[in-house]
Amino acid sequence: MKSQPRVPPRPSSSSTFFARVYALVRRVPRGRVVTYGQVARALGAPGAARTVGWAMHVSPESVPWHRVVNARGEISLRPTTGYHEQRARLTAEGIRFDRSGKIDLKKYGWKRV
DNA sequence: CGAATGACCAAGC
DNA sequence: GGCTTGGCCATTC
Repeated sequence: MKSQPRVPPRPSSSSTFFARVYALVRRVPRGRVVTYGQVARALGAPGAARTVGWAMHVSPESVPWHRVVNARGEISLRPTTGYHEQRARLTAEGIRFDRSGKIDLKKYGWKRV
């Protein structure tokens, strides 16, 4: 066993920023997506996109984490982490991917943030 | 408190 | 269009 890189942070202890991230992501309607940076800005932290990503990493099941993609409209996850699942969920909601595996944010991006 | 981590972002080549 | 570099921010040990 190798030493664990870092113990995954628990959302329970961080009920400030993470909680807001979850609250916002829960508002994202089905069939729509938002970007990490978009969420960060909506919360008043323009540069906290990475933190939002971390929040998603430990998000509870009640949060539609799959509706959060990167600024390019791509799934930020790696095939080994859950890319597969996210893409499947989004497809199930009617979102289409182009040949490069990108989503048209102009079309599916959630404008209300 | 210093150092490390992460599902990011924008700018350059 | 794809790879590299630097910067940002919140949280954890």
